[in-house]
Parts: sequence; C-alpha cells; structure tokens
Amino acid sequence: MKFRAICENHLYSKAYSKGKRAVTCAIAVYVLPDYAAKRLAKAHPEKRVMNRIGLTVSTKLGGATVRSRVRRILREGLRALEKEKPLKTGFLIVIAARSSATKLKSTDIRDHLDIAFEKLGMYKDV
RNA sequence: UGACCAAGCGGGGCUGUCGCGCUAUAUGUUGGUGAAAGCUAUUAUAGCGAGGAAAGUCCGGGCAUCACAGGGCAGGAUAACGGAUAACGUCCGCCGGAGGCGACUCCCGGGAAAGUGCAACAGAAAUAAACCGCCCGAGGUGUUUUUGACGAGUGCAGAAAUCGUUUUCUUCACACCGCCAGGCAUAGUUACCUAUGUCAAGGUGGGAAAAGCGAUUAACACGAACGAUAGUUUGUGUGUUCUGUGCCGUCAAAAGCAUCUCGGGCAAGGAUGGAAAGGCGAGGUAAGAGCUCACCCACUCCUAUGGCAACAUAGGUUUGCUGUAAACCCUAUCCGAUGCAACACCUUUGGUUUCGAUUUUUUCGAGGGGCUGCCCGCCCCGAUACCGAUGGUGGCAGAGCAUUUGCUUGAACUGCGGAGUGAUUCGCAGUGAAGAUAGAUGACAGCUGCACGUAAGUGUACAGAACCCGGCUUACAAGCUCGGUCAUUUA
RNA sequence: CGGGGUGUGGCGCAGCUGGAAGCGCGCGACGUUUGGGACGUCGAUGCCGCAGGUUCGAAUCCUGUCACUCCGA
Repeated sequence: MKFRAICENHLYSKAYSKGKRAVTCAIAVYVLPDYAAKRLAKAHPEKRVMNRIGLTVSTKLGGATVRSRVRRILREGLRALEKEKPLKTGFLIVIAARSSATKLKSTDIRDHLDIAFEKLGMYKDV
C-alpha cells in the first residue's frame, strides 16, 4: 500500500486549525476532508480516491536519526492497520509524533492509531 | 608485576515473515493528468541499498557559470628547511626551542637592527633619562685653624698717677651738720606737747707729713636709690695713662670642614618591576664608563668542514641591541568571483532594448548593462539580444564503444611484490551500480555474541547520505592487538 | 548551501580602545509606620558559556568548541 504525501505547508496549517483531532500519549491525529481528492483521483492510473498522509516530527524529539526512526515506525504502523481495517478515503490525515513515541515499537503505534481512528470514525462500514 | 608512551583494530551475528527506494529484464495499458514541457501504472525475477565519523562546515581540490579569465589598489590566507600531493592551513622527514629519568610529547616557529603605538601599579628612571648620588669649577652662609690689625673687653707683671682705708704724729679746734635723734634751760601749757636757745658726745668734710694695705681710672654731665638732704652708693652718657705678655672680642686674608645655589662632567651605586641595556675581575680616571685588557655569554658577518637545505661544529671578526607583530605594520608566497537552490536545456509567461552631434551606413560623446568593494581595461546596446518569473528534465551516480547484458578502462578499495627512513609512489591480480527529491535504505519475532551480575535480569555507544573527493575538528558503549619506555622482583 | 550576531550577579543590560567588573530591578538586614506599601541607610551575590594559547597581565586579543538566535538563496 503506497501513500500519497502532503507537500504543501498550507494544507498542514489548515489541518491543524480546521481538522478533527484525536490525541493519545504517543501521537496526535488531525483529519480534514480533501477537496482536491476527486481531481487527484483522475490522475491516478486506477482512478482510485486516496487519502493524503502527512507525518510531522519536530526537532524537539531528537536528532536526525531519532526522527527518521519515528517516521518509519509511524508509517509501518499505519500500513499494518490499513491492511486489517480499511479507512474511508478522500481525507487529509496529519499524524504528529509526540515525545513518548521515540521509545515505542511499531505494534504499539498501530494500537494508538487504532484508538485514534475509532474516535474519529474513520473506518468504513463493514 | 606495576606505572606509562605510541600506533592501530572494532563499530555484533544468524534465521523467518511483512514492507520501501532505485536499476535491469519480462509482463501490461495506448489510457490518465497537465496550458505545455513532461510525468505516470500491475505483477514477477535478479541485483544493489547508510558511516567512522555520513556530523561540524574549518581548510583544499574537482565540476559549473561569468568580457578573452585581464592589470592595479584594497582585502584575505600562510610563515624555519626539504619533500609528498590534483591541492591544502593537511601529511612525512628534519632543524631550532620547550618539557619529561625515559619511551616520547608540545610549539600561529619570518621581521622588534625600517617606522609608529602600548608597557597599569611600583620605581630615581620604562626606551630615553638625570631625582638622589660621584667628581670638577664659581659664588654665598656657617664653623675650625693659622697669620695680621684693632679694642676706651680682660688676666698677669712693671712704671706713673689717682682714690680709699688703717695706724701714727700732729695740725687748724679749719669748715659744715648737729635736723624730724639726745640732754638741759626758757616761754606758752595743769600735763602731754610746741617754740626758741644752748650743750657736749658725735657725725660729715677738708688740710699737712710718714708708713703700710687695698682699689682703680681720672674727670664731667644727667638720673635713680638710701640718708639726718651734709653726703654716700649706684646707673647712663661723654670721655679716659704707658710698656710687655696671655686670654677674649671684632675685622681682614689664607687654608680646611659642613651646607646651599649655579654651571659642567659621569652613568659605577640607589629597596621597584615581567623587563633597568652584557657578566665578573684587573687596569684606568677628577669621578666614571667595553674606555682598555683577560675570561665567559649573546649576536652580525666571513672562512673551513659536514648536510639538498634549514642548520651544526671550529676559527676569525663586528657589535652589546627591553618586551609586545594572536597591536598597527614590513617582507616573502598564494588567492578572480559565485556555488548543484550553481549551471544547461525545454514549456508557459512578464519586462527592457536610451539620448545627442554628424551625411545614410559609420564615427564621436553622454547614458545604461555585463565580473564581484574601488580604479583601469574589455564586451554589448534593434539581434534566433538581455534580465527575470512558473513548472519540468538533465546536472545525479565514473567514462567510452557496441546494442543486449558484452567489451575496454578511470577514481576508489583489498591482497601480493618493488622503491623510499617516511608521507607517498610504481607494478600485478581481484573487487569495482546507495543514489532519494518532504526525502528509500525499514518493522516485527526468534536464536545467539559481548559486558556486569550467584541468579533473575540489565546494558549494547556516537549517530542518518542530499553534487563528488582529500584533509582537519568534534562525538563515541563494551572490548582487542602490535611495538616501545621506566621502576621493582625472580632466575 | 552560504553568511552574521549573542553568551557577564536571580532577571534585563553596560563594560570588549588589555591593567583586578558595574547599573537598574530583585534579595537580605535595619530605620520609618499601629501594620503593609512607598521612602531612607547598609549589605550580600560573578571560575565574565567551556577548553587551550599569546602576553608580565585576558571579560577584552587568537584558536578550537558548545548552546541560542537572526539573515540570504
């Protein structure tokens, strides 16, 4: 499962200010409907509607090594979760790491994400 | 065995499941998206996929662009010598200096004898003096000695003179006093008392003669004290014998000493300081001084020997110089500027392309632009020109040839061998695709290694490519190795 | 990727042209007040970010380093 990343800074600030929010001790998740989703879906070869994902890890957490490890763990946890329970599509999802995330494993991150998405009601109806 | 010195190694391993990026091949779509350039798919296989520091960005180089890659000033960097290197501020060797018993380590190591600046406090004085000091000369003051003169200062001796006094002899009973002291008498008065007279003792002074003793300048004038206002004593002023000699005083001269002032010489000594202008001894001098000499120290230059050279050693010679250039500065050498967000190309798109003289071209002048701070020089100004903006591709994963996974070859790495003390270099063989663009190189599980701990268990560092290399600097868990030094003990 | 600045009492800042470090606020004590505030007097508090070096002497000069911060592309 590949992710499409959020590149623009204004989308991040929009997600922080207008998006719905769910926070655990390790992470903070912001979700906002993506208005450009349909337009992007056209560009997609299989015409699929995708979620755009943004990961933010600040310099407070540590050096470059620590930050890149946290980013990988977040991505791994998200990937594992997506396999089990598919998410609704057409959203901007920003995941911010907090300081306790540096010591966790990817499985723990998966659990945190599960709680957060459940709060936000992001799961598709089965 | 202990304490050290130096050079290095090292950066855990294996298995399974899931996943990511790139490359190649096969498969597959002929579509989607966008203004365009361009970008973009599913699955499978194979290969590759983070360090010793990838970090800090402190140096150097490659590469790229900028008139032709230029000149000068400014600015910056470096600093013994020789070498290595593409280059360096790096490395190696060596010299000099400093430290260590030693192995060895450390040194931004040119010039202070081109000039300027600075050196607090202390100290006489801070880069050149002269405060004290030493010496010479002149003058003043004080003092001592000697000589001379003067003295109406003074001692002694002598002479003359004078005075006083004593004694004696007298003398004139000479003069005066005889009062406010005494007696008597008279008068007044009761008396005391007053007045007058008188009395002698007495006092004072004087004269003449002799002797002794003593004193001394006479004498005069004025004043003071005492007294019975006769006088005595004394002070002051004027004035005052002689001779000899001593002392004293004054003056003069000379000399010595002390002190002060002025002029000159000197830099030996002076408690300070980080630093005081070679050290020490002798000579020398008015006093002194490398002023001279011997020895020593440092330094300039020359010669000889050794070394490629810095330099070392020996001899001669010159000189005797504060420190600071990580103060300005001087000397030598080097440096054009900007950095892959450079730069090239493509798409879309915006802006600029000047003025005057002359006869059109041309030329000249001004102005503008282009290579940076300034100046010069150069180029362009109606042309597929210049300056931007948007998006994209390349740059970017070594190069070339072929066109199908092939061949040749470079940097780099590994091994072996040669050269060199070494940095390094030469030859041979082998290896010789990380390469993204919000950023891949991972996650989970199991076994195990190492260290600590009886065990359970705990710990397993620093840290993440962003155009590429060479260095430097900084961070770093546990552990390991080669070589060397010193000390102790044993044989 | 490139360039600059700052670090000094508890806090905010001077002093950077070498010669033993100060200001304001704050803190403590005392006075004043019934008490507090204000006011007055007195006092304490610095390895000048760290480590080396130059110098007789370094907060100041040089080198390295750490942290913070700003600017340009």
